[in-house]
Amino acid sequence: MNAACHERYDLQARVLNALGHPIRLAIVEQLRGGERCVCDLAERIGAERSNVSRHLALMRRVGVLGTRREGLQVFYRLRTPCVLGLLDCATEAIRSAIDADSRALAGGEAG
Amino acid sequence: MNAACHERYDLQARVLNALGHPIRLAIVEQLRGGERCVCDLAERIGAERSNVSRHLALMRRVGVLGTRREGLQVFYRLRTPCVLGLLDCATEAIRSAIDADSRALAGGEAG
DNA sequence: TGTTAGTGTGAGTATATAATCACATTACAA
DNA sequence: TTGTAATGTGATTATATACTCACACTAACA
Repeated sequence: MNAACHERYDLQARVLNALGHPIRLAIVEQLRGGERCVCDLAERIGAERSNVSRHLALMRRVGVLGTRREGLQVFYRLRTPCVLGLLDCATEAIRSAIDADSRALAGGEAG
Repeated sequence: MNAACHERYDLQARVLNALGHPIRLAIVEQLRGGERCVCDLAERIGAERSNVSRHLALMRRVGVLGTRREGLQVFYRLRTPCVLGLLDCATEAIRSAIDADSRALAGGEAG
């Protein structure tokens, strides 16, 4: 628990929190297929434009998303495919936890 | 953006948030080597016992951690190694973002 | 039974995050 | 220059999270 660890944990926490919101996950999922503008994302997800804009800004600040301006529109994109890998890991962790639950229920193991 | 997606995003978000805190990341890192009791974790991390206990309870609720009682002590453990993979993904995403920054600074690309 | 150690939790406070509205900003086009 | 569309942001409110303190609970043991 030295200073370097502390800083690493802060960084990791920032990235994880940047993804830890249903709307932001929906955004990332939409960006899986390539860049999209704010308007487009808001409509696909079914959320307020300004709200989506805020979530996008947050992920951009953290470094998860990048932007490109084209006329009136601003296109957002994933800066690295690693993020998708991270989400896959989350899904896998969920499945593992559920499996562990089943085993615990069947075999009487501790939670 | 149907109901199933919504639910999946909620689940993913819960897992990501369960890990998105410096103290909780420190805990998980300590548990990499095997189960540990609350007291031990609190001392190693340098945080209040009650606070650590709360963080542990949170991760337990989400399904990331499991427990085992032995006398007075309660030992916490990772329920699945997937979680470590998730953290590695986060680290990789951070490195990628930093690399993208460097490239953007050098080549003048958009953020 | 009383004491002690390890853990969990209610209550209160502080802080952070989220959502919404109204409006500012930016870029384009008539 | 005036108008319009897409986006960003200040201000407000609501909600969630984090931390601390005090105390309750549980298991062991004298």
